[in-house]
Amino acid sequence: MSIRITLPDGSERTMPDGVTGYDVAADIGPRLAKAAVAVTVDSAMYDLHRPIPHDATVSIITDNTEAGRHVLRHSAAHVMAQAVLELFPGSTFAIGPAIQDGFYYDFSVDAPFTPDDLERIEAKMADIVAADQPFERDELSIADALVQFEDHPFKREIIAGVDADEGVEGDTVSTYRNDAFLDLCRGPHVPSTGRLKAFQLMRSAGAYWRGDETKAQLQRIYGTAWESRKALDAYLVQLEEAAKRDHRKLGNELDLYSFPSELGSGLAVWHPKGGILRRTIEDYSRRTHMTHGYEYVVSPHVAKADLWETSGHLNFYRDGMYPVMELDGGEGKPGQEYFVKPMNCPFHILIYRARSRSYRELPLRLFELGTVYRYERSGVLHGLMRARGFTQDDSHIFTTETDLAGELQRLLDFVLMVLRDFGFDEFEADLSTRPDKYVGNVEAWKRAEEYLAASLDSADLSYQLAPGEGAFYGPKIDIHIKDAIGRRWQLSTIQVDFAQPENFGLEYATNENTRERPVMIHRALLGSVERFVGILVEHYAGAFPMWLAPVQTTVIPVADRHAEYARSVGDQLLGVGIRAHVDDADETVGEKIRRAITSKHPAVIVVGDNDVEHSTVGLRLRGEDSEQRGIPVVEAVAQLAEMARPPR
RNA sequence: GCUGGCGUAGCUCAGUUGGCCAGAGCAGCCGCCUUGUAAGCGGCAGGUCAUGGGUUCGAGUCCCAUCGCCAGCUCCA
Repeated sequence: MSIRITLPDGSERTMPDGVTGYDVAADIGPRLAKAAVAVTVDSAMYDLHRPIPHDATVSIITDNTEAGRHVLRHSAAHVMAQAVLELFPGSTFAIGPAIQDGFYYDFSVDAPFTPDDLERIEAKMADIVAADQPFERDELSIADALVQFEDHPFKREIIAGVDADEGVEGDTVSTYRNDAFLDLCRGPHVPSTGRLKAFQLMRSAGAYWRGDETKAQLQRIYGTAWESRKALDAYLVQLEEAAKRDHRKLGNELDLYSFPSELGSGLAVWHPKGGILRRTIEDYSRRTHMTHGYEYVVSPHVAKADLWETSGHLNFYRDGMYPVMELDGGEGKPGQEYFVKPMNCPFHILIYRARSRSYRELPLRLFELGTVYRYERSGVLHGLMRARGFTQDDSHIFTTETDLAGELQRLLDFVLMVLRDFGFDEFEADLSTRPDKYVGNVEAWKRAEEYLAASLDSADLSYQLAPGEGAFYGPKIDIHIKDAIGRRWQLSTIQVDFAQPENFGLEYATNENTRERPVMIHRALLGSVERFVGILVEHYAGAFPMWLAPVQTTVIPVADRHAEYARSVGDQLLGVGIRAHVDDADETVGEKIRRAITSKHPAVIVVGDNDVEHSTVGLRLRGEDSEQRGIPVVEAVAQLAEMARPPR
């Protein structure tokens, strides 16, 4: 008997019965066989040494692909669990998958792991890898499996919860054994532990069983594993690179902002250089909104409880709000309750409702740089990226339902234009649809979802559907960008809202003088100005494009006698709107240049005797190895002014 | 909020098992030098060791609480 193997390139081979993925790989070539870690048989993943049961399309998974690393990492997770169970008698284990760049395993142990424990575990893992223990697959009935794992309640819960995603096929489950260690697992795994060439444990942290904070708290250990020491080292270097870009670190080094603990967590103050950066972004935002059909409005930071009652925030969002302030109360008299705003929408709605509205005014686009405060749980705070006080480039668009599709279209074009202006050009979107708990009618939801999808299609933006992830009041689009080192950040959000116009009884007069209810769109493009600055800092590693750079040009006199000329050059730069700084400190030229470069200033001008004599400057631009000398001042000023011009 | 880790001059860090251990570099200030493209030289000043309690003859070091930071979990109308 023989079976027919089809390879990904379409070629076919006839192989003897009982052939394995490894045999196929070896038949193709020894190098492939060496790099192979698993195989796909039709759509299923198989271990390398598991016989292929029937004619199939087979492709070899090698260790230097994402799928291959996934297998390596999953196997590494097993080895880690094996080490932990050996080192910590009485401990038990829960779930241990491969994840992006690594793996983790959750354990229930007497005491949380210490850094020393991680070292011991890593050493034990190295022993297991050195022993090159084969992974052996087996299938058990559910009843047998429950007995096998009788000491491991989490595993029993998984088995009892029979789920095809967790190693369960019909009424049997698969297990993998290496040496004395047995784990419930769908596989596949590498043939033996010796294949794990490069791994490292990263950290431990608490995690809840099944991700549910009401359930048992487990101890999770994160690790990473790669196909080679070289690949692991490259990954560790990349982590260091990301750490160097950390906006909290750079914000401090570049003197942009700080988080004084006296303020309380999640609250920042902006230093002059950060202030001008922010200001530049905000000016850009206001300017582009004004030229794209928006009207600028302003609203206060607090409002009476009634407003938040009507908007539904007190019902749905109270936990995210700063607690109530009671004013004018006392002596038995109840006071007036106020809340700090967590969102701007109710204010914009009141502006809409300040007088009767006609269809002729719609779409009405109200825009505000609105500062909101949210009582984020302390554990989620993260520099500017997740703060308790932040400013949204927020707008609420009131439109007829007829115009909704066109408005969404126009909006998406606007979003992409803005993000491109800041130097982002890779986008991904999520389309979140109706959740179980929702307001409004299903038909309207459906239409809104279709309009959102259509706008994404026509903007040629690829998107992922997130079923049921919409807000209770309407579906939404979230737009993510990829930064310079490939990380994905969610920035813009566009949300359709059927609920608030209802809550506030909004209306407009139609051309037949009947009353209709407008639809609202909530949208923020940069999201929060704070977070956006954080993302820009990390994207550019602090070396901002010239139009955003807090200091755009540093002017350095060679000696004291050139200071006056340097100041006149500086004044000419200031005169054309360039943020120039004359560094006439009592230091050597080399030192002052170094200072300007490490502060990431885009341009450095040095002036000495020759320049004073000929009205020229020496110009060094960021990113260029050497300077140009003897440039006429007027030329340099014109060139820098051009470079510093905002995108629009 | 939960679990773990952490908190020593503006910044980056040293400070053995509690006992002449409160230190260094950079930044700052004051001098000298007058500089042509990534760190000139010398000096000075700067910390209630996050805060508040406690243990001890003695606490930066041990314990407790609070505040803040980090990682992860959870959350992210």
